[in-house]
Amino acid sequence: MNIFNEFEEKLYAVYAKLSKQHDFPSNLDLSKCVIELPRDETHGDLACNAALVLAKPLNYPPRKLAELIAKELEKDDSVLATEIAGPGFINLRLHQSRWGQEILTILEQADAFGKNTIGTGKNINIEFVSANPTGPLHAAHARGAILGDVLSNLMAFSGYNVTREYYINDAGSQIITLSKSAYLRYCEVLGVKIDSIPSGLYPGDYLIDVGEKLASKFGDSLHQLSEAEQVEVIGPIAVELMMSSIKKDLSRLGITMDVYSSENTLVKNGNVSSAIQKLQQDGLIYKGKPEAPKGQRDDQWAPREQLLFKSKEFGDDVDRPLQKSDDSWTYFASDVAYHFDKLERTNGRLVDVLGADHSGYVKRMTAAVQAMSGEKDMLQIKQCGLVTLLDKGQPVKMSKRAGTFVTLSDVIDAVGADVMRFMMLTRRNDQPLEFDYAKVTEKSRDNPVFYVQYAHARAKSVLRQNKKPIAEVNYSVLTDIHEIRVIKQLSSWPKLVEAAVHQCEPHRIAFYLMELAAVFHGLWNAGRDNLELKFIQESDDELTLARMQLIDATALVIKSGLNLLSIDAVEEM
RNA sequence: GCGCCUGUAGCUCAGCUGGAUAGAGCACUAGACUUCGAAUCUAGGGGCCAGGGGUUCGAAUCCUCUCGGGCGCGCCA
Repeated sequence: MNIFNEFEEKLYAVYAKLSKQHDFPSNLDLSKCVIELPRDETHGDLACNAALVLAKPLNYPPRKLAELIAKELEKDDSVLATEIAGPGFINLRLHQSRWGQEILTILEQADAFGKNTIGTGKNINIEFVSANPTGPLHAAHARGAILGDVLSNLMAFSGYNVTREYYINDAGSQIITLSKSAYLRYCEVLGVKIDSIPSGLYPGDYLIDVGEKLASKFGDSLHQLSEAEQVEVIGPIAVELMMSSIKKDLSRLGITMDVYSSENTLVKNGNVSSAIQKLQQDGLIYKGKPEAPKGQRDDQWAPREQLLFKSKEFGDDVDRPLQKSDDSWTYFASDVAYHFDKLERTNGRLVDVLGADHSGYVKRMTAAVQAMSGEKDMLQIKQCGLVTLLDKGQPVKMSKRAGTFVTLSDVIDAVGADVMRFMMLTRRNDQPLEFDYAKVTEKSRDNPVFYVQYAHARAKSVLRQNKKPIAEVNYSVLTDIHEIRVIKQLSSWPKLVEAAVHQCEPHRIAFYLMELAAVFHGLWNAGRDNLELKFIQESDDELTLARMQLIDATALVIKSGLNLLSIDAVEEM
């Protein structure tokens, strides 16, 4: 129970009482009535919009309604005064001692402070990264990886039973390309001179390792195999080596997946045909000719009869093909099967974290999941915007075709995993993000990671300085505006977590921590201008102790937030 | 051409699922270190929230149109 829930419940009680007196309907939806911190401090401690929300359904003038509610709320012990403002806001002023009590709540709940029960008893599957196993992770992959991981942390913090999942696209033509490219490197290792990598193959140096492994395992025996046989032998080995490099990079970022799913396995086990069969039974599949895509030349378009899924019935723009001309499944078909598999395993909601370049894929996939689950919001897709890598403001050249690209591993070497994790959340997920790895290692206000960690280290430092004995704490001595600001920010933590979970927006945690650090630094420096605000007051044990608890609570919440981001809360720096 | 995202201070971005006079950082100006950590803080200027119309007690937020950016668009994954 935090102060906002507490007053919301008080509000519900007030409404129940008023509904009897004035014959208001007792089952009215009060969920839009909220208790919040007013934006302007001069408006009081808490603000309530209930009168504005309820005026219309009750057909009652908002200000009069506000008066009725305010009069009841005023009877509460912790309420000092109420006032009606603007069109009908109810502003509450609390007794000065009320905010201090929040510290006790925070310290008692400790690590559990901020948790909620939104997901209790529910399962959720979060799929992220799922980079093709044809090369190492590059810097831009970090964003989806971190978004997915922190989202998973958030969900778990809210009670969900979370599965972190990675989908390995180890089927289809790219694996053929991969093994051909690896074979070329293998030949190179065995002494065949390669001038340049033919176009269409992967040119990256990382395949030299694979070539070496193949050479040491097979000697020169691979030459005797047919091309198809080579793919069969090399493909799985190359994929495994790529995946182990990917897993290593993820683990450097602090990310551990619960499940790795293989597309190849899915196809081999017949999951695709069984998923298609299910859709067929539901009458959602037919043979037909797909519409020509708009904006392309008609003469390029050769209409062909193929198996189509009625995604249009579920909000997609056109029906989508499931089979290629050689009768093998399209990527979409195996993805349908994969999501069907996930639905069955999860028995709960699915989340896909995708890159911005997959935006054309959202509608058809949500359509498919809706068709299979019968529920509209079973699949939620979070997309992340592009990442532009900069070095002192200059773009870092990345060219996958030339094989010169900045790997995730390089960037972690340069800035560290903590910085990487925090910076990737300093922008809303669907917006493009610039990542300047010269700048993010600065130790200044410019660098939010250090700013937040510095606040934590400072807090821990002053706690170490304190020599006062622990005793009964009287929180009502905390009355300065700077202290109250910090307490208010701390109290908002559970509310913030709820909003972040509800919107699936981990960046809110990062922004919250920056604000909390700012009000805490503000409080600290207030003690420089006004010596009475220094935390440790030699002649006043009571005040000192209360302040120590405030600092303790601050450190606790910062640590809790950083934990959600999987970032260390350092005690000294 | 169609779909999705997007336009907020000079710059980089928030804006709590519709709330009060739209916020923060950077940059700029002026200040605060014999002091619990100055890796910090305080104060100031700076805005038709791209533009028009609509919905209502109330719009940066929802709807619609216009203009300007990004991404995607049959058998690649």
